[in-house]
Amino acid sequence: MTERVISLIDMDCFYCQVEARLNPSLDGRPMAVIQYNQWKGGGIIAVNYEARDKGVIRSMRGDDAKKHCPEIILVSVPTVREKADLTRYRDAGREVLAVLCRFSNCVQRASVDEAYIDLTKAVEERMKSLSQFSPDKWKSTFVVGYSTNSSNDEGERKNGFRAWLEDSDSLKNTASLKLAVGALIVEEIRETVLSETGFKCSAGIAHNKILAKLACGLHKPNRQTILPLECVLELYKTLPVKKIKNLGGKLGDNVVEKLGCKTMSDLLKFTEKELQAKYDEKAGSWLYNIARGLDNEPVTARLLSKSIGCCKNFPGRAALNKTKDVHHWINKLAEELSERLLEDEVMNKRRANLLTVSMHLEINKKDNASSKSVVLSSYEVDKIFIVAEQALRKVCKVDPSIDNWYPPIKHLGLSAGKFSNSSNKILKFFKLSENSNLNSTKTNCNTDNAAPISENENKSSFFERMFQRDVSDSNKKLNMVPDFSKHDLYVDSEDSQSSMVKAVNENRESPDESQKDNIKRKLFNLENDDNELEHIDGKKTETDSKKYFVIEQSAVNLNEKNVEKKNTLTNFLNQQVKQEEEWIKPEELFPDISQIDDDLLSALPLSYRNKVMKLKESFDRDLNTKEHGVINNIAVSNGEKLSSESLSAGNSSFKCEECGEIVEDYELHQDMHVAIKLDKELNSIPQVVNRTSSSTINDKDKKRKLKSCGKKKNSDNTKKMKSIDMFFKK
DNA sequence: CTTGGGAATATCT
DNA sequence: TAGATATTC
Ligand SMILES: Nc1ccn([C@H]2C[C@H](O)[C@@H](COP(=O)(O)OP(=O)(O)OP(=O)(O)O)O2)c(=O)n1
Ligand SMILES: [Mg+2]
Repeated sequence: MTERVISLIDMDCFYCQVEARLNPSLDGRPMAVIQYNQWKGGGIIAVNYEARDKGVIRSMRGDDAKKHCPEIILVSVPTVREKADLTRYRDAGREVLAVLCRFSNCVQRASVDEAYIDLTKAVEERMKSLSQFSPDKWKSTFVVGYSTNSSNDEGERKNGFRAWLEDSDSLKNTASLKLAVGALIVEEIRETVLSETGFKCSAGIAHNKILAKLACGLHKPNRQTILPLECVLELYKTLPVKKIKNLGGKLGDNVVEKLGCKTMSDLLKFTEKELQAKYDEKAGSWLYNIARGLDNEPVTARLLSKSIGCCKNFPGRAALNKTKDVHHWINKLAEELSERLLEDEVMNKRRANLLTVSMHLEINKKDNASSKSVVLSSYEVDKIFIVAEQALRKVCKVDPSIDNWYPPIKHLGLSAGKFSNSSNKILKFFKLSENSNLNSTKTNCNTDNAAPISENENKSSFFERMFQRDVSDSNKKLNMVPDFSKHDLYVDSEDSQSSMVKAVNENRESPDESQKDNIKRKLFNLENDDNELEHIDGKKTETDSKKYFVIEQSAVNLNEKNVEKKNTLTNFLNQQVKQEEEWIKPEELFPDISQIDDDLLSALPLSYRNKVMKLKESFDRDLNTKEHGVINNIAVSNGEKLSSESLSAGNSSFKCEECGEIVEDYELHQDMHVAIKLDKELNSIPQVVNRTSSSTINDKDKKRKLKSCGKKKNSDNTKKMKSIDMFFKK
């Protein structure tokens, strides 16, 4: 019939696995991941199964974990900008997602380590070719009701599975057979995830999301579980209500206490109307159906998060009560957010338009949560800082002239959301222009990296990872994820934007429409066979070999070329020279030579710019040409390798000479500097400064600018310059 | 609340 | 709709 086949895949003790992959000596030993090890040994956020056996649980302090398990190894989450930084785990999660995408066009990221997959179609396909159902093909599949829950005994598993398969077969239970085929595919998926990422996971296979999620947890770790509809009621007889997703909180408590339901089967005695009367219409119906194993929630194809944010707590005495400290932390959060947003834009071709500042204030000893949203018109740290600070002030109503901040801040958060299609010129460096409209460009799951697992991979930047997929793979993805962008990534007509955001978008798309249109049909493919980028006093000397060409491309067959031409920023700067004849003529690129888009121009290589300039001079105009454009400002210094002693998991880390930050992924970090520069030059919105508020902010603004100047100075002193590529090439 | 932190999603009003 | 609340990982 129309039974879906849904799987939920959940990585086992995920952060622990990520750390163990980084440092294999941790393998097989009791281990937990903590953050902030100063206070009571840090807070545990992930525990591997060896340590779980000893009674260590999440939310324990490191010190307590040692009591349960003296041999436990506590690995710290990296601290960047004085706060925990989860980038490492988000990146690892994306690796997994990229593998999942190969098996279905309907993959929904549910968390950093979980995803739903709708396998209905894949199962139908497989049914056609599958000749025989030999139970041996299912290597790690349990069936609810055919083995003891929460035991991973292999003998039991095997017998149970075979019995169920025979039952289903002889009864011609097509719904169950579909689950069996789904489980076979999931076996393959999990095997692929393991071989390509090194991570183990568990999975649930059922006809809907709630049951798949429930099943997934029944035989962790490293096993998968089928939950056929026929077995639900039996399972529910002993299943505590709160085990069901969404019933783990207050609603679940209420169902238990007010309805007296200890187990899920206790819910069966209520009519739908009774439940609706007790709760609201929606929740009532939901409960009624869930109690019967029914759930219509679709798997929504979405690989990207809808918001990107960071936050930090300031508990107890650490509450921020000095303006200086408040500013310090807004700045740290703004820095992290800016970096992540920039990477997100390059990888995902979207821009966040709304910034939500959240805070918990201590008022009369009580925790008071609130939030304020403002337009996010630039990804620059300073801009984020200013609007965030303003938003915070509106809630706190604190006298700007006083050093003390009141009420004390116990929690600060910055989150960016309301994404829309990026019109960022940065993107023009990475892809053929627009034809890649909503329907084509956005469809690929370009948040993912499908690069094979290898030593190289850990060192490759997101630019590299992003573009390393081969053509066929990418096309497959394009086809497989048809509505990805329209429905889930971008705010279209359907999910209309707030007036606040709309206003800004109108503002954003201002000038040079004619030229933009023109550019849309061109590809800028920068090429350069020279590894040395020399950097003198903020200026660049250009070697002869730096060349550049532009291909004219019809709007139709772009997909393939698009993928082929995509490249890393590094390679972008280091590729082979192309014939100068291939360059697009300046007069073609700038049909109206009197109206040259400076942003675009500054992004072009010097030799090409010179051509344009000559053309323009011939138009007899005195030009105020930019002395050095974006490309020329790209300075790459080699990082200084640090001893990994003091750092978690024994990873190689590097000190960036440009900003002094200690980073794990040096290339990525350098790419970020490049991207920041690109962003600054290409992506700032011409905007009228809000006069009323700018005066009060001015003071801090200056300070902040001074600060970033200091960083720049640092980079100017850099003597040795090397290409990113050279640094890591073996 | 009192040091269970950081992050993301969905729903309600 | 923005802001708060609930839930989850
Ligand atoms: N309160 C929580 C719960 C989880 N996580 C992080 C750490 C986990 O590694 C990851 C995935 O969460 P899971 O609930 O899936 O837990 P694990 O993957 O660690 O273990 P399991 O094997 O039970 O899935 O999310 C977290 O930071 N804080
Ligand atoms: Mg997990």
